[in-house]
Amino acid sequence: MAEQLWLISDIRPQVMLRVQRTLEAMGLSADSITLGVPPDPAMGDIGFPCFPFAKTARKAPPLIAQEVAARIPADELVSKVTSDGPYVNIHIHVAVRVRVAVGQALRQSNRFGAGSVALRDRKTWMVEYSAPNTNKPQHLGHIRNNLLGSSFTRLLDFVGHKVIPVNLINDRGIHICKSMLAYQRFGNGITPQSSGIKGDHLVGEFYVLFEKKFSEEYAEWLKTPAATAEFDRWLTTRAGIAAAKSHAANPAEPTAEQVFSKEYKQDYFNDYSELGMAARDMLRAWEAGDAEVVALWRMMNQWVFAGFDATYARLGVRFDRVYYESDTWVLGKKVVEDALKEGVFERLDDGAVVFDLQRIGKTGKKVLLRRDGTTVYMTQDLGTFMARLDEYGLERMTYVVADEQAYHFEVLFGILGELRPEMKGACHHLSYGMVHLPEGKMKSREGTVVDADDLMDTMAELAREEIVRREDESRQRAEAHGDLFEPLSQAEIARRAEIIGLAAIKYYVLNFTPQTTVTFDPKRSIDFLGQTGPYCLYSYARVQSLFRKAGRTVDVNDLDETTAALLSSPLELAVVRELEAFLDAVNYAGATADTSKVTEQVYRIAKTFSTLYNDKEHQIVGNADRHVETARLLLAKAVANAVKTGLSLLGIETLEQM
RNA sequence: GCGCCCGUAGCUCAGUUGGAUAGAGCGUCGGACUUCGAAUCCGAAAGUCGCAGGUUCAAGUCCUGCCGGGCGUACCA
Repeated sequence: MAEQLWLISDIRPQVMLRVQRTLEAMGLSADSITLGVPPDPAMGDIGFPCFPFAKTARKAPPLIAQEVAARIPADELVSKVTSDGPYVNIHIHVAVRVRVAVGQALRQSNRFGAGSVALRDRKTWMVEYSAPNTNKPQHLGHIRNNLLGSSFTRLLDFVGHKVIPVNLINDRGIHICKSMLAYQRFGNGITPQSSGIKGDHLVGEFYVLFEKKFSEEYAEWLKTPAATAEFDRWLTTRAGIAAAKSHAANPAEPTAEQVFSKEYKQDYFNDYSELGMAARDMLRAWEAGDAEVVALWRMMNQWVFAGFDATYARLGVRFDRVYYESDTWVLGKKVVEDALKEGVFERLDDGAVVFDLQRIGKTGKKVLLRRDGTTVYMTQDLGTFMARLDEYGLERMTYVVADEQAYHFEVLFGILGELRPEMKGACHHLSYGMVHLPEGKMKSREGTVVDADDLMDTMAELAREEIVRREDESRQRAEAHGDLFEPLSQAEIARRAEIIGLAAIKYYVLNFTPQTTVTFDPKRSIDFLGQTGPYCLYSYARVQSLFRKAGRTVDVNDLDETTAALLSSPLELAVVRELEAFLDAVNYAGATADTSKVTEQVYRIAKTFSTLYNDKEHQIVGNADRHVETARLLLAKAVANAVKTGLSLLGIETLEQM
């Protein structure tokens, strides 16, 4: 029996089989139980409570537990079964667990736990993420999106799906025209080459500049009689009355003037602003294909794309296909026309085409074609989805987008379900919380952002300083001992610093549950100590140094019965237990897109092994008993494989030395 | 107003779908380096799980109502 057990995932079903057999013999149904893990390893490896049987058996749960425990026989897998109050606890033969878990980790190496999804359940699965605007460089919020999207992609691929990661770049619209206009007026022909500024940052500067000029213009306008007239009219509206009342009741509330100046800004942009009008003119010219505007757009876009490519490459993010809204924005029209004929959509008297949200249990109507015939974001998403469906034969589609757009996707998926009933439930919004600063939301227009490139620079620099500091220490130690000291090359220092700095960022970001709204405090920054990416890297590197020290490697062929039996101390078995748990963590993460399950389990494996490593009773290299050394090296290798596998799912590279 | 998400240790966060004694990191306090790498390890203090009801043998977890915070509620994206 034990010979046939090869995978960690076989153990639980095997135990369940035995439990079922016994319960059925007692006239009890196993449906109502789920196997869990006892709080203390000494209690057993797998357990379940007997409360649900109390009614049918008409006995107290502890009595039932006793009886069940007594009737499950020991065999090649189960060493003994005990009861602890109302719980039945099953103990698995230690040698079996060691050989299965360590054996699997050694055999599967850096793919430890891969391919868990059954062949028939594997899907063609598209994941859209990143979706940046071309008017500004990326910030920490985009980093979260990019890391979440790419890690989810890796997880899906790892468990067995066919994954197609795609990007959809928002390269058209009024916001793009703002930076173009600012460049046209104030740019003096500056380029990334002439200025040495990364393209996306350069364009972002003009976006901010536009906002600055516009705010100045608006401030001037607010002093004019026209503004006063608008303000007086606004005061008679519901919003105006409410604002006045609110300030009168509580002077700490903003004055009516302040509320007005904030709320009217967009209207001013549309109705009065010279800059606003120029930006809109530019958008119209772009849509009409005006050669000069299109040329400017092309040039600035190329700057931004080059910048994005650099950021993506550094983050380790990639896409199989990049879509551009300038191409896809027209895609929805045909879909709308067809659906109109089928009666899914309706045309209003003024010409607008809408979808009645009552069809999906919501109120109101969603416009899909404006009365002037132009499309909205929703139309484009519909069209793009249909095109993808035809081209790739998608079975699943995931959109990685911040939770502020949850409603949009509820409606989108509702409409898709009406258009393609067979695709109901196939689409999924991987919604995640925004990244805030202690002062609140990050705003590119106001310059209150943690820039992605800056953050990576900062973390790599901190890592570099740490490496140099350690270099000094080990040099001094070597000199004191009269040993030879070989300094690291600058290139090697830079390489390690980059990997460590990025590991810190990635681990930090992916360690949050997606739904959590993250408050990032730049002053406290991202740590290298404790539960962090660098800790996991350190743990991995230290295992590698064990093999260098031992002057040999081990592999799964060394894991014979007698060697496995040498791994039997509580600390060793604790490590084995964490290796077992790695599979559940990865599968759960793949199924729920919760990367924090992976960060957590990688840490637990590294941490548990570190405890063993630091324990004087667990000398590994140079142990008096060579068989013990072999056994522990096997365990260390299994740990390294698990850590490397887990980190790779997070997009984190490992280092052999750090 | 309505909808979605969130209130867990001083701080930042976990808590696998209702199960055994609510966990981790940081911070605080106290220990461990004449090299298997101290970016480490060991130990301690620290929680009325926002509040109040309810369902259940069993609730941080499910239901209801409050309080407090975030985000939505466009012919924007």
